[in-house]
Amino acid sequence: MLVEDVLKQRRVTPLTAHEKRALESAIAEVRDHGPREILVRQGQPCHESILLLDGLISRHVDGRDGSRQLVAIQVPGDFVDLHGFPLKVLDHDVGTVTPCRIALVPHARLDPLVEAMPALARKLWFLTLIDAAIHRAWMLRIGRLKAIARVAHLLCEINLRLRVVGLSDGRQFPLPLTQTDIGEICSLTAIHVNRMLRELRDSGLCTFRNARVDIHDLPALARLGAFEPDYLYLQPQATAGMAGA
Amino acid sequence: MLVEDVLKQRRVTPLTAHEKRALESAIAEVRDHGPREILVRQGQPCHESILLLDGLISRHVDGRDGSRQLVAIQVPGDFVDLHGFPLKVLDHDVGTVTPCRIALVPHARLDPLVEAMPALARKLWFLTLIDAAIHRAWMLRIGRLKAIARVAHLLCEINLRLRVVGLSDGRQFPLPLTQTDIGEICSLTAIHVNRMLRELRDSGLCTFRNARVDIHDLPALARLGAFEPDYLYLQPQATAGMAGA
DNA sequence: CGGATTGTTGATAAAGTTCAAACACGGTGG
DNA sequence: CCACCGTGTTTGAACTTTATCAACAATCCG
Repeated sequence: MLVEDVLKQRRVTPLTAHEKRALESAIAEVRDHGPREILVRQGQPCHESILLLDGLISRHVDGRDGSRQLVAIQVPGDFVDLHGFPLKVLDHDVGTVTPCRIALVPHARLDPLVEAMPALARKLWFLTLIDAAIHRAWMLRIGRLKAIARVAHLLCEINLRLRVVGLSDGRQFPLPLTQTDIGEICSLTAIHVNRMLRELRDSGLCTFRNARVDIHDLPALARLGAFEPDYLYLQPQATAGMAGA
Repeated sequence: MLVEDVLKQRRVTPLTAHEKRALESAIAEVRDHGPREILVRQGQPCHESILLLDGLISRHVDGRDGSRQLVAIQVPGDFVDLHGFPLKVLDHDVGTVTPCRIALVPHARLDPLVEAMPALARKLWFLTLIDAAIHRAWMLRIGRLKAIARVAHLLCEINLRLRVVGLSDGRQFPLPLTQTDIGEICSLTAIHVNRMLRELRDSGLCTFRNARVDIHDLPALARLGAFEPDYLYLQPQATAGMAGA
């Protein structure tokens, strides 16, 4: 089932079978895309939202000087630009990082659903607010953490988010990002990211190589990254052993 | 009317008279608070949301090392923690900066409203997403701008947000923040903020003194801060002359 | 008036950036 | 098959920006 992972293990009443069917029936198309394709452009009217089934998608803003800041990274199960449903226009670009499989949900099909099913509407609203909570955590990461801690924090977050949808075993997972990507997330140069990754490796906390992450000491990594997963609004059992406190 | 400023001049159908009455009737209490009081604490269940009528409110996270990052600053007319309605628990603290007058809206009174009035629900959803859009702009500010540009960007944002609710004339406005506050927003030390403010003053762009901002050259300030107000989702006429492009 | 908070300035230090250059690796075409 | 190319990674060195430390001035509040 395509919407199986939506809201999975979050601190909210899960989608009912009926709601899942309704959402699924709102999907107009399932499509595949190559890597580094732009799916939604900043400032363009948007009439459909993307459910990510496979691959990685980034949401980012490009500066005119060539700099880029990622404002979100989406993993399978994420309703990538659901915020475009009420907003109608996005303030950033959406693009694939890796080859992706996506499901398209036209807003015209979502309208009657949220009108008729207030409980579903409430859950979708909740979903978009988790996104905002992650934004806040990213502000903390960029604003308050040192370079090494930023990278550690990011790896902890992705590890946990992937684990929820079964793509990490809690210690190892594929992560097809370049060091430049990580820099654009953490607001660091690729060169400095490289040094931080080496430092993580040398100190035995975690290895990132060949697009794979292998966390050797999760508690230490979480501590270094000051990682407090509350902001993901996961059920308590999903975050067991993940916090850095 | 207490909810007069909610959604004012945003790119969305304005609240109908009926919706305004409904929202207003959901207000349980109007209260005054002193400066630097905590209103909602991170991790505590929250059963009501705050509509800010007068004063400044900050949303922030404190690190255990005494560092603090503001994740939002709220001005009159803002529905400060409406996201607490679906989320039920916040991932950050909410506190007054200045003395404030606030209206309290119990979630129990909001429930029947959003159930019965899907159009209102949609507008409230929209409102929480503007908040998220502002988060993204703050990530850009912290992540991609130099210190001087961060301060310029912040002043442009607050100028515009205050102008929408009639508290700035577009060039001058009261801003009762300390330099430490600005530092906690922009992720700079108070000392560095002081130097940046001096630089803005010396270069004739803008003066911040005695809790007042006086912008002498708005286009130049917006350019310096790379300020692009799209993320506020204001109606076109509200942003005329404000962009830095 | 006196104490506390806020603002200002200078000197020094640390973190991260920038520039430059080499290296690894997978594909592609001769 | 190998040379070549592009992308991504790695390393070193010089340089910038911002933080940190220390001291003092100004302002606000009771």
